[in-house]
Order: sequence, then C-alpha cells, then structure tokens
Amino acid sequence: MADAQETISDRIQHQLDALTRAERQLALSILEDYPASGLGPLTALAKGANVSVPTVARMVQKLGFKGYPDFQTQLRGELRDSAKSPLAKHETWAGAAPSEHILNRFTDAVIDNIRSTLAHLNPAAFDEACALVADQSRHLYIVGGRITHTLADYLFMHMQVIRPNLTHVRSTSNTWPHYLLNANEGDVFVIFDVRRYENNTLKLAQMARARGARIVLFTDQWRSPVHRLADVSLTCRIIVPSAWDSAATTMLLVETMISAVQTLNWESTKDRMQELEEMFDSTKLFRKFT
Amino acid sequence: MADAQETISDRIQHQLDALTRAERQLALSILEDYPASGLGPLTALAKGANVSVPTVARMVQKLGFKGYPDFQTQLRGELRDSAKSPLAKHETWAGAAPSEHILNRFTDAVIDNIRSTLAHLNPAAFDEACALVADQSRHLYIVGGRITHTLADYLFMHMQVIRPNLTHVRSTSNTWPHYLLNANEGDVFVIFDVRRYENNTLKLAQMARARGARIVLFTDQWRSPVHRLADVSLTCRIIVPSAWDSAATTMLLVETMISAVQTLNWESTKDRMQELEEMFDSTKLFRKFT
DNA sequence: GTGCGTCTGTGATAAATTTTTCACAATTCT
DNA sequence: AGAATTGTGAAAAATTTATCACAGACGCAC
Repeated sequence: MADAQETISDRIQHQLDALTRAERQLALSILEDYPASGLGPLTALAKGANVSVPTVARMVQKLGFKGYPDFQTQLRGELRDSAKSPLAKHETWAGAAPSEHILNRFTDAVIDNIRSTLAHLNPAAFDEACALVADQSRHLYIVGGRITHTLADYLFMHMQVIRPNLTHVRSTSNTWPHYLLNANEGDVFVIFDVRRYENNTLKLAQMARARGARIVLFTDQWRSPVHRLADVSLTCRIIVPSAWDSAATTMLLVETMISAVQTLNWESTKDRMQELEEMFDSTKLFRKFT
Repeated sequence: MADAQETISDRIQHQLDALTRAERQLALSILEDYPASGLGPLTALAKGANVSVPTVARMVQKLGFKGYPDFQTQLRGELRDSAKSPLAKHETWAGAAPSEHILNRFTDAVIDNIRSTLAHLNPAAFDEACALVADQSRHLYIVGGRITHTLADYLFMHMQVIRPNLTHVRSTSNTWPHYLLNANEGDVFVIFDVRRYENNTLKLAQMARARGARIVLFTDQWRSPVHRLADVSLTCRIIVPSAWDSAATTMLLVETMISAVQTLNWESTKDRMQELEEMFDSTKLFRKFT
C-alpha cells in the first residue's frame, strides 16, 4: 500500500540493468504489452517470454511481491487508476484545500461520473434524441419528477426560447392526465427519472407510449423502468460522496442537448432570441453592466 | 477470433435489457471499472458486484464464453489491442464520437470551467458559506432569478430535508417584498445571480442587507453587482460553446454545499431523512426495484 | 581448455486457489 | 399462488502456483 506512486512498470525499468538474461527477457516481455501479459496465468507469461516457470516465480518475489497473485492484484490496481484518468489524476481541484476536503472529493467524483457517462454513451442515440427534440412538427412534452423537476424545468425554459409547441409536465402533479388528452401520435416526451423511480412517471410513460408518442429518457445507471418504453435512453452516472445523488452530469447532458438542438433549429431560433432580447431591454428587467 | 469488432463491453451493453436484476448488477459492476474488475478472480468479481458466485458463472456462459478463464482471455486480448492502437481514444470523452462532436466539445468546456472555478475558489470562504447555511438558528432564504431559479429550487429542495426554517423566494415574483418583512438580523440569504443580472435580485439583496442579513452569493466570473453586498461570493465559470451559459459547474458547487451542510447537520438530518423514507414507503410513491 | 560459480531449465510434486456444478431454500416478480 | 430468479453451502474438478533437486549452460578468469 505504501507505493501508490511507483508503478510496476517503473519498478521494472529501474531495475532492468541489474537483471540477468532470463529475467531481462521476462521483464521486456512484461513491458511489451503492458499490462495485459502480466494479467494472464503465470504459465502463459513464462511461455510468452520463453523462460521457465520458476524464473517467473523467482523474479516476482525479487520484485518484492508475496507471489504472482499479489503481483497481479497490483497490476489490476494500476489498470483501474489509469482507466480513470487518461490525464493527471492526482491533482487537487481546489489547490488551496487538502485533497480530503469535500470540494476535492466531490469534484473528483463528478469528473469520474462525467467520464464514465460519456464513455458509455452512444453518440448516435444522443443525436437521435436531439433530432426528436428539435422537430417542431412534434409537440414536445417535458416531464420531471420530485427531484428531477429542476432539470426538466431547466430544459423546458431553454426549449421555450428555441421552439414553440411544448408543454412542461410534473409527474408529481395530479393534473398530468389532462395533458395526455392532447398528446398525438408522433409527439415527443422527454422524461427524467432517476432513483427512486416514481410510479407516476412510469404510468405517464406507459400512457404516452400507448398514444403512439416517442420517448426520450434521462435516467441513471440503474435505469428507470421507463427505459423499456423509451426510444432513446440517456444514462448518467450519478454517484457522489453524499447522501444524495448528483445531478451535475445529467445537467451536462441536458445543456449539451440544448446546444445541439439550438444548432439544429438555428434559423428559426435566432429570431426568437432576438425578440426576447428586445423585450428584456424594453422592460429593463436586466442590467447590462455591473 | 471472428469478432475483433465487438468488445465484451459492447456485448454486455447490448444485452443489458435482456438481463435480470442480479445479472445487470454484475454487468454494471464489470463496466464500472472496465476491464480491470473482470481480470481478477471470479470470486472477487462476485463479491464486488454483491452477487453470488454461481450468478457470475452462469452469466459468463450466457455471454457465450466457455468459462470464466475464456472470458478473461478475451478481455486481455481487448486490453492488448487498445494499448496497441496509438490513441485517439484518450483525447475524447465520448470515444465513439469524433472530437468535433458537440458531446466532446461541450464536455471539454465544462471540465475547463470546473477546473478554473475550483482553482480560483477560496475553500475557507466556501466553508464559511456552508457554516452559515447549516446554522439552523438563522432563517434561510434561497433566492433565484429567471434562469437560476432551477438551481435555487434544487438547493431548496434538499435543504428542506436537511433543516427546518427556510424559505424559497423567486426574485422575479412580485411577492418577494412580503418575505422580507419577516427577515431578521442574522438571517441568511443564498442568492443566485448570473448574467444577465437581474434588477429585482439586486434590490432584494440591498433590502436584505439593510435588515442586517448575511448574504451568500452564487454568481459567474463577471460577478453580479450583488457581490459587493455579499459576505461570501462563490464564483463559477460558465462558458460553453453554446448560445447559453452553463449551469453545470454551479450545480456542482451547489451539490457540494448540500453534501457539506448535510455533514455539518448530520445528527439532526438523519432522523428527518429516516422519516422521509418511511413516508415514501408508506405512500408507495416510489418503486424499489426495476 | 579448464575450472568455478552463477544462472536457468526440466520435470515432478505438493499446495493453494479458483472454477464449476449441484440441489435446495429464499426471495422477488407477476 | 405460481414462476422465475437468486443465494447458500458444499463438494468435486480443474487449474494455477510455488517449490524442489538436479543437470546443463553460460560467462569469466586463469
């Protein structure tokens, strides 16, 4: 546990000169395609390096490991770390605070979430979702639950500027069935549902589906049951060191979607934004400068 | 040999729908830190996924492998290949999309925002803000504007669980002066204000100040004029390749604050959360599993 | 070339671990 | 209530690891 710093690769390279012929052969073979070769059975590694089994066993211990399994465990640990951070991991975000400060721990977690979410996201699915949301010929319903209504709200607010023909629905409200009366085939529902998944939301999705609507779902890695009804599911990782889940990554996706949809609809949007600006100016609701 | 194309990760993701609860749990665990976790002993993988050993054995065969060792061999093969292929992957967030894709461009920008925000943030100020917000002897007012009311809402919602004695104010509403009548010296206002800064918000801040209240401000890098009245200003970078600004970084700070405040108030919060859970259970508003 | 010490491979074996499989009970979903 | 899924505990099978003794190979000095 002491040496979180020095990788096995480092350690081997450092000792390379002090090694004997067979050991060097083995060492080079390990480094050859690192770390894959070291993660297989000892026998395979020996054969791959053209050395004998005892040579491998001897050298692993020489490197300071209790045995081959111990060596592998460490290798896997490195692999984990390196997968997490293509770039420098052990930087602290808020330099002025220690790395155990909640600011750094939380940010670490969120960055991890972002990385993992994007890595698993299917861009084609995302594009398809954007196209659906951008399509002004379809009425757009945006649905949020108890926690997620803020995200729904955020999306709704921006979409209001970008396109007409949309409705904000709160699944926790008991008025939502009314909205569904107006839903037609081909309309689009953007639904937010993260754990704890809400029964209302599921029912709403089922009814929307029954009316022939398309469904775009924002959910978490455990996936809301709505995903079985959805045309596109966008899955976010939401784990943070807190009693709550994080909405930051979902927010990122929502904003990205806003940006993408805006680009798709740019011709019609720019006029709408222009008008909006003018209205703000005339009402003096906002200050232009500090 | 045939399938140099389809990785195990792909294969798992593809089948994710067809899997049962425990299998999905396992699948997510494998993907969680891929491929490291799959390269260890079967027993460890099972334990890590909170799943029984036979479940792992069964699923590996379901995925089309002769056995766990076979599965591992393929994983190592992938690892070899990915190490060989120069890069291109580690540069982009959504590996499956080109780096010019909006997903990658937007994420780049947000990560930059986070980095920059945290680098400039004063942890002591942040801690002070959290202490103010956590102090139950002060009434807590949370104020959002036209765009930022979603963030304010998010904070309010969580604070409602964590502590009593708080109020949500929308500066765009014309009812906010009423709230101020009740504000006492020492009360705390958490105010969100990003460009375009809102006159209403500024006026509200001035009146709050005049009544001797403390002010915690979330703002952007150009800083709302409210910052001159604030005891603590938390400044976020919000630039993204979009016609809009990004709330993702602000969301990150808000969530971190929620976590920190919750920790400060843990003793009293845990009972409140417990009660909340019970209420949810009894109302059956939520589903426990998919 | 000889001798010496070190290094390495062989083949075998024992020990340890891991994988696979079973039947049955418990749980959860429908 | 019934069907499907999952966990338990155990045992057997298979594989992998660790060691050993010894013989051959090699480098090197004389």
